Amino acid sequence: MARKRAERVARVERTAARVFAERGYEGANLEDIAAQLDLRGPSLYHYFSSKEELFLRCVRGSADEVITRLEAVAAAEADPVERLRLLFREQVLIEVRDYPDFLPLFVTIRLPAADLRERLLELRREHEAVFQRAAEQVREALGGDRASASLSLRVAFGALAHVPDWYDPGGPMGVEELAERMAATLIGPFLRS
Amino acid sequence: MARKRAERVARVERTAARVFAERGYEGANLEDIAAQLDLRGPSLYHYFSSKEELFLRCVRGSADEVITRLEAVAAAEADPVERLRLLFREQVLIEVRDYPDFLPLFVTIRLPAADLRERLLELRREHEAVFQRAAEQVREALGGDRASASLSLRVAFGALAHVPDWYDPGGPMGVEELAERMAATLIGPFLRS
Amino acid sequence: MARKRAERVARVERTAARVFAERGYEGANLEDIAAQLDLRGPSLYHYFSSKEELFLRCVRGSADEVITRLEAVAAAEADPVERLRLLFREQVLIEVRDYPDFLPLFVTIRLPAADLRERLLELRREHEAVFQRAAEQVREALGGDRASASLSLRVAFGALAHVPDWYDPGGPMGVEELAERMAATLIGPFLRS
Amino acid sequence: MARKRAERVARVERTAARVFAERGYEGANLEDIAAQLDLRGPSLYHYFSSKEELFLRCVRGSADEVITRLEAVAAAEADPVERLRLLFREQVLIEVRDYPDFLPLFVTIRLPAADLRERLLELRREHEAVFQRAAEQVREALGGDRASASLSLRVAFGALAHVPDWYDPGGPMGVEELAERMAATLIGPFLRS
DNA sequence: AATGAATGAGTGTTCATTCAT
DNA sequence: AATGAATGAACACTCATTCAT
Repeated sequence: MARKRAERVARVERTAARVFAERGYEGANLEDIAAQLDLRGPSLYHYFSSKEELFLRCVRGSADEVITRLEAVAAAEADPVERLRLLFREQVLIEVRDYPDFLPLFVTIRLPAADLRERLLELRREHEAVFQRAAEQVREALGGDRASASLSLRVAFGALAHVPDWYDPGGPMGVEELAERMAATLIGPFLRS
Repeated sequence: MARKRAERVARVERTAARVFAERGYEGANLEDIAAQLDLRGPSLYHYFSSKEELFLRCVRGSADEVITRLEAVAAAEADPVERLRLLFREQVLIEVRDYPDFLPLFVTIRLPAADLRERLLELRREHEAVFQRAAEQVREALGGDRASASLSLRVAFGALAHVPDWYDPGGPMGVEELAERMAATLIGPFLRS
Repeated sequence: MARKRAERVARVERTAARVFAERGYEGANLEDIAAQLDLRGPSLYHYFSSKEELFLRCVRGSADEVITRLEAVAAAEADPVERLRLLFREQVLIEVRDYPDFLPLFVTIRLPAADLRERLLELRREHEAVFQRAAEQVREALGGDRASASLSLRVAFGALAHVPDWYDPGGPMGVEELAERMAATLIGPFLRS
Repeated sequence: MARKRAERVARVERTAARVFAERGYEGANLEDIAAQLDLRGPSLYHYFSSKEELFLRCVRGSADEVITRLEAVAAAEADPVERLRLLFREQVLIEVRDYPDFLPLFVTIRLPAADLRERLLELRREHEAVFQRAAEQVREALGGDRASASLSLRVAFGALAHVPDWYDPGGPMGVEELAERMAATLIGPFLRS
């Protein structure tokens, strides 16, 4: 029964995450989210105490899964450059293949309340920290100044954040190839700086 | 008097653009925009017939100025690589120094109505086209396959779109230095591909 | 100059009457009325102090012309039955040929304010009184009870009020024929009762 | 519970129909309709998705009941003239005794939207068709040209539409007597033509 | 656990009207 | 005389949230 409830909560979160990702925070209304679960709006209050809480749980849930995955990659045995490259690669796969809601929910979304924005920012920092640690290790290995490495990483974040805006999964380039090419491109600036 | 009116319209547009950029389309309410102009909500209807029209004019106005500036750069006498590099540089200056509303209004913003999205997309395509033509000339000069050039440009667009998210104008790096470094980094993939 | 002003006032009244007749009192907005006069909304306040006053003048002006015409018919030398018949005939011509605004403005229209309704009712009673006097003379001539005569007249008023709802000026029946046939039909009940 | 809801919907419809009939479509505001039901304005949206839909349901509901009643009369065993006479009689009873909202809602009302007007016109045609079929049978029985019969029917419709404007239920003439006298008067033109 | 009912707060929009120019 | 500017009042409609069942 506690089991059942947990499953239901998870189902609500997944559905809500998708709707938030599609329509944004303000554009997502509880009645529509509930409808996708064969429920009516007010029923969501059995699982979450407010729209804000529902959103935060969605976002935290996705973040946990994604960050766990990235940390597994970051912990792999490999030289620093290869590890960072693999992180970029993994992030592309996450975005376009495995967690299509991740980006809209974390980066693109606009939030009306300051506390929501703050909480989301924390999660985003946690996500970015995985990359930052890997980038730091590259810098230690190859040398180069911090400012350049930081800028290279910002370029990578920005580029990664817009992949779903232009990548066409039905097009000639497969997801894996996309991931490899993006990773190769994004690792570039770290090598030259 | 036509002069005066035009000035007032322009003032409304500028203010509205700022509010739209700060709070998004749905988050921006007419009463607040009007308040920043020392007006009450309905008074805006002297200048625009609807919120949608107000938004479109804001966006079109900014787009026109920005694209004109970029096209001036694109038309300069220089070798193709240098021209593309200067475009990247100019875009950074536009974003962080001259038109801080440009990005939130054009890229980040989420729109509830399909026709608004379509109109915005057209403007975005027009903006991107300036870069695409310059990138194509680089490719003709240096060789390389189209897919690589396209991906390099997408990386650049993404990176450029996120500059205001992380750049701190009060920090140690000046705006011009930022622009130079971003341009140098973003031109990189075009040279190696 | 007083002359000129009177002409302008009359022109405003005619235009406003048409718009009121077409769209009803609430549906008619001052900006649109003014636009048909190549003016802007607030300019109407040079001629009338409020929408209510504008409406009342429209309605009074039409009423005066129409009632004058009907009284001319009612004063003609003829036997009572023929006079009433000619009144019915005249009313049809007024409605469908000469004052197409008359009915919507006087009978169909719905008014939001009680005092407006009261004023309009007075004018309507004045209009009906012309017919009532003629009907009373018919009753004196032919005999019959008051209630029957009254009901016959009410039938006639109702029938007359709906002629523009169904009569097609482009159809096979001409306006004069329509007027004759309506008059013949409406006089009927007075003869039999 | 479905039962309860249906009852509530019906109560909303009845109340709304009354308010629409009293004040017209534009003059009726949702807050007032709701107040008569001890509700606040937005609560009406539990039962209807828009003011337009609310109005259409009011009108369709009344039309269904009224037309059903008239068709029962039209189907009675009787000679054609008597049947038409009984239809006129029934219509009077409907208007002044049983469905006082019918006429203002169907005939008098002015609608701001073209689609609303069209829908209402369809219902009005359906209502008129009952009379038209009966009138046609009279014509087949007695002879006479179509144009005359049509005009006689139009006179009847007009007369019937205005009965509530003048009939005083507190006066000396009872409702049934009114109905008989109106019916007798309106059938007249069909006999002489 | 689920929901039908209800609502307060808010939002875009309309419009008659006022006023300074 | 005409009007551009401005506004208060009103109104349809949305939505997160509460509560009794």
